[in-house]
Amino acid sequence: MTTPDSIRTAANRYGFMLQICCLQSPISYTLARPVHAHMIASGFQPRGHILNRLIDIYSKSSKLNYARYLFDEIPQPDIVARTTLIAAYSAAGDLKLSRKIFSDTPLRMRDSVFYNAMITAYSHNHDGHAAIELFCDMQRDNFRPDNYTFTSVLGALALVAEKEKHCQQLHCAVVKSGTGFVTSVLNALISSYVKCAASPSAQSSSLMAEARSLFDEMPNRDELSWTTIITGYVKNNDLDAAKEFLNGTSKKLGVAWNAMISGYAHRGLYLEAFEMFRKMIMSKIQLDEFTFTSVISVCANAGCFRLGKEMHAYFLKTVANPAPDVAMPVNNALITFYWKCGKVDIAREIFNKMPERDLVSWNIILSRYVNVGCMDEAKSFFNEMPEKNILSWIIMISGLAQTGFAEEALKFFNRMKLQGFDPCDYAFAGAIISCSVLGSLKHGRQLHAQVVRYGHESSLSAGNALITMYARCGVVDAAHCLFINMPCVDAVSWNAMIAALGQHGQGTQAIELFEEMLKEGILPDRISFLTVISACSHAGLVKEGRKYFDSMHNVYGVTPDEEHYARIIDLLCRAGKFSEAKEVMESMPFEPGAPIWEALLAGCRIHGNIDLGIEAAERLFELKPQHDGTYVLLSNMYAVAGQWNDMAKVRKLMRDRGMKKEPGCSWIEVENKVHSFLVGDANHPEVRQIYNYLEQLVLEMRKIGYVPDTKYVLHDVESDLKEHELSTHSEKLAVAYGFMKLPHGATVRVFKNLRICGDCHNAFKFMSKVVGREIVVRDGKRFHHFRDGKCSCGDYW
DNA sequence: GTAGGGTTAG
Repeated sequence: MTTPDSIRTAANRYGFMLQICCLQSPISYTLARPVHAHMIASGFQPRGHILNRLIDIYSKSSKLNYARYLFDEIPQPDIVARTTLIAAYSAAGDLKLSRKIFSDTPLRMRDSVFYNAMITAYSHNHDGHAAIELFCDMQRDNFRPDNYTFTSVLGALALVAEKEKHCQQLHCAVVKSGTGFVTSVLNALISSYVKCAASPSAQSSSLMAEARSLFDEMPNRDELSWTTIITGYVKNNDLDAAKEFLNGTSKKLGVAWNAMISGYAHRGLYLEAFEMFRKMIMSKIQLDEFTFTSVISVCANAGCFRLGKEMHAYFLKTVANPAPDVAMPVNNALITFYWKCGKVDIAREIFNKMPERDLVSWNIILSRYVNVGCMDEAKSFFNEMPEKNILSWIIMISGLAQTGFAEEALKFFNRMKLQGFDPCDYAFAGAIISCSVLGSLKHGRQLHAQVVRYGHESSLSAGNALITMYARCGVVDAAHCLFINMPCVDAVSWNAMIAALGQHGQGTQAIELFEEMLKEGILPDRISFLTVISACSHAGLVKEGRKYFDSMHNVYGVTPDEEHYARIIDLLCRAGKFSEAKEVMESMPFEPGAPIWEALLAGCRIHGNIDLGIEAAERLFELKPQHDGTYVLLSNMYAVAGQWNDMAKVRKLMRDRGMKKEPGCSWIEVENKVHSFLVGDANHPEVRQIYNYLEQLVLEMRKIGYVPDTKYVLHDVESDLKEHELSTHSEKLAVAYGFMKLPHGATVRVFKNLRICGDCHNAFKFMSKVVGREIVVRDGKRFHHFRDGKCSCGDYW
């Protein structure tokens, strides 16, 4: 084995064997290992392409360390070995090591392939700018970009801002390089135009037209060309065009079929998705794990339990012994499916039995817990997770924010940052919504500044959250300013802004904005109608509210659900139109549930309609016996009517059933700290000063006509005691504290969990006049702006 | 030795 000839023969043999190993899919480490062992045993020293091939095989078989060991043994690794290792590190997500090999390689050794590998490394590791920069460097260093270069660098476009500019420049570079007729390059270009078209602020139609004309003029189209244009239309919401293309070819384009199924699924068009799947089988297109994953997910969302189970069985039958990376996404979809269909045990069993789990598997379980409101389970599951990505954090943050655990959501947001995750716009949205729950304007503003600093100022989710935050912190103008300056808005933004105006009692402006939205061609959804009817309700715009309610089904095809009916009944009852409200109730296509009776009861309380109120309350006792609000409203009704005995009966009923009234709690933000107060609070460190301040203030108020309205004290006690209790309502304490602590003349913004008390409402009018400051109170339902003796709600709330 | 399409978690 020592003559040059015998070495050459051995090299040829080994080379051939390794080539066979590489032809396997995936590359076969099991076959290659004995070949390598034989080399060592026979004393054969692999060099050149044999060594490179070994490095390639090891690095593609999760034996990256061993590949590196072989590489380090080479005195002068050639460009092929270096390129192989760059690609290997890139695939392992280690951009640093790829970069190190790249920069350690002298210019005279390099070639175009070497650059291509590094451009791809950047692109695969989400550094689009570096990829484009390297593309420029490569030309500066006089290396000609080839078709691989263009497909790689075009792939990186998706990762950068100003896609369009780069796309057009690269298009020119392609033409100049002479690769403008190469199918793979044209495919990549089409794909880039598609991605540009799909970015939110783009002129989608002209960019799609560009993609289309590239496709039409291609000298040769392969399956990928067809797939790219079809998936392009799907991404840009033109499923009809996609379908037409799919019908126009006899090629077996499994990927395009899958894209269409998921395209329909994402738009909630479940029947179309199933129909697509049916046709796919009829056309004898090979189903793969992507198909199953999408269809199972459709079953989950459409609640098709039997079909989903059949799909599960079908998958097990069609794909025997699936590789883990094939089975994993299907199992993930199955977990969601079974859980959503109420079979939590089966879902957990699938999860527990999975041989390998990825982050999606973990996040699915996490999001299921959050979605059903089990935050304790979610938290402990979150702690058990072996690894987390930014989405895991977002699920927790927005889950906590939406279930009212705002402080905890903000803690998670900060923990996430400490763990080294740069907050994305969704994470910000969760944190910002938390500020809106807490009414923490200061913190909200800080987050707004951070949103800008992190480059998310044009993000829809962050922007929409900010609109809500400013509005719910009482600063409607800031919300409006933001809304107007957002580069692009969606129906959610419009809804948020309309809601903002509505909650602040600016019903007419809310209606104007709603009309403007219609003029802009934005289709109102169910939320839009909930919002605009509420806005009418808060401002007493009965006629308008009715008009919108009637139009939603007749004109916009949005079927009113129970919540809509509850809002319209609320609107009518507040206006004292009980017979009309009853008529609406009778016209409902379903039995009235709790939200309807609650609206009715609230209206009865305002107008002292005791008989109807009792009826509503009784229905609510049946439907929601554990809801404290019903007892409180009914007892308040009796109290206002002076029927103390009846009131006492309700209170007793409440006690007997083990119910406790949710305590009224008010809070105010002073110097970055939230101070909260309960009625008759004795826990706040400055409580004495607050009571003294209030006492003085009430004296001043009495001088200009304030008389405490004792009917809002809900105990049958002596009159002066009643007055004392009134003066210690939590909202009064919070407002007084604001007067004492906030800078002179600053608006006092107070938040309360329940509705504002009638006497407090009256008192704040006087206070605003005596102190000459604006008071903004957000109660459980809406906002009150007190200025110069008047409230923005016009006493209609 | 290097590239390009579709899935499941918000």
